[in-house]
Amino acid sequence: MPLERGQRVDRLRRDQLLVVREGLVAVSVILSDGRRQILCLNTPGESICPVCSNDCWIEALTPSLLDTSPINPGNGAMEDLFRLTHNRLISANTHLLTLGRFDGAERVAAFIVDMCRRLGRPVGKAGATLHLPMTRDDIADYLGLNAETVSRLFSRLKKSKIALFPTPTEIIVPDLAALEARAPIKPGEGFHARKTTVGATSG
Amino acid sequence: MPLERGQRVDRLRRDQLLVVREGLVAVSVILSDGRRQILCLNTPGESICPVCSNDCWIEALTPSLLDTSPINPGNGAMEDLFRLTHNRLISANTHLLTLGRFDGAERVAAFIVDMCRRLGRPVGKAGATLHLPMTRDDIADYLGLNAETVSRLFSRLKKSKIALFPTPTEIIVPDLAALEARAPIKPGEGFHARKTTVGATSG
DNA sequence: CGATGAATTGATGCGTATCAATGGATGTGG
DNA sequence: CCACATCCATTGATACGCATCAATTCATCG
Repeated sequence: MPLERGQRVDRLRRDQLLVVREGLVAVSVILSDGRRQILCLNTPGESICPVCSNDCWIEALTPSLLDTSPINPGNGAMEDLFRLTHNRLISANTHLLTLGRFDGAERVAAFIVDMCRRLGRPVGKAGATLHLPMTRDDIADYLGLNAETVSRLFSRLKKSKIALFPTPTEIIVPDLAALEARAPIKPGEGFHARKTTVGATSG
Repeated sequence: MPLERGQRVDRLRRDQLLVVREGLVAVSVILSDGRRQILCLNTPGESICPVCSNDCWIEALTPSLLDTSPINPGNGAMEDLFRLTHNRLISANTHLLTLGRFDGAERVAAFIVDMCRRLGRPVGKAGATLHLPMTRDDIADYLGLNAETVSRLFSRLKKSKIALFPTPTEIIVPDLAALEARAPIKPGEGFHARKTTVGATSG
């Protein structure tokens, strides 16, 4: 199924998955007053999670190609579905943290790092090039900002030479670690609870 | 497993679920600088989604009681896990929209409506009473705000008589529909795509 | 009844949205 | 092949919402 930029699909069938073969496909929610939130971005090879019953849109951000993949009951299909949904839940939770607690600069840093990992090509020892076929508006709707703010934050990265923007859709990050340092880090180990920490492994 | 307020659990075992029997249990992420985002709230009867590997905390917001429930392979267990994770993903997506595109007033309105549905008791024809055993800080960390802002927004609801707050943990909503009107609505049908809408059912 | 932690309220500053103008890239028709 | 239209990105001026800091009041419990 070929889609042109901006084309939307609704009413995903329950007995099939959509797999992105080419392009960039967003799952988004749109409010009656026009506000849009992009919930997740799907790059080639990824399957679109089957949550989009009534209130989500599937939208091609660039010319894209979708395949349908039937879900055959039995034969480990439920396990595959669980794994897919589970991965999407982890991504959604990361995104949730970003929208709830990161400021604008942190959001764009985390976003570019993420996209470099998924779509980038390595450059030099520690850098990456990224062809990002989305408008500033699309990025803003993914990050809970607006297009002008995204543009300003990109300009700031450019001025500090953390990232280069030869064209609006081309991003070069000479040193990924330097960009990563602009995004907050999770605590990892060693963080202490308000009271006591109990390992459920011993419960 | 009993937990007191503020007590945290990490390292959920992969072969068991945690079920909330009593209390209110949050799944949250905490950054190294102290910022916290509550990802989801679990009320009695709900199972805690098995996403919390290394970087999430399970935390009792009030004195709580957790049960463990083993996951027996086979026998439709995967289908149950899928359903659980799927429901959590839908909730996460709703939350994502809230954090990305709702302003403060809309967030607290949506939050109180949601909690009334899950924990409230009907009052009168269209109202509800809610005992909400969370601090303003906890609410703020769920809604991506801070405690003072939550307090101010509650005060505004009080002044406009949309909600009453006899004690800090008691909320009375005389007319749920009036409160619901303060939260944005999803478009439902009739919304038009930028280009064409294609029903995947016919693909 | 006093102590402690939470909630409320106020004053102020910062970050992002909004409105507006300009510039650049791409595509179309004369 | 150039002129023009269109769309997107950028940049600036300004407004508003929320965070921060601080002081006071309130609730709860020993």
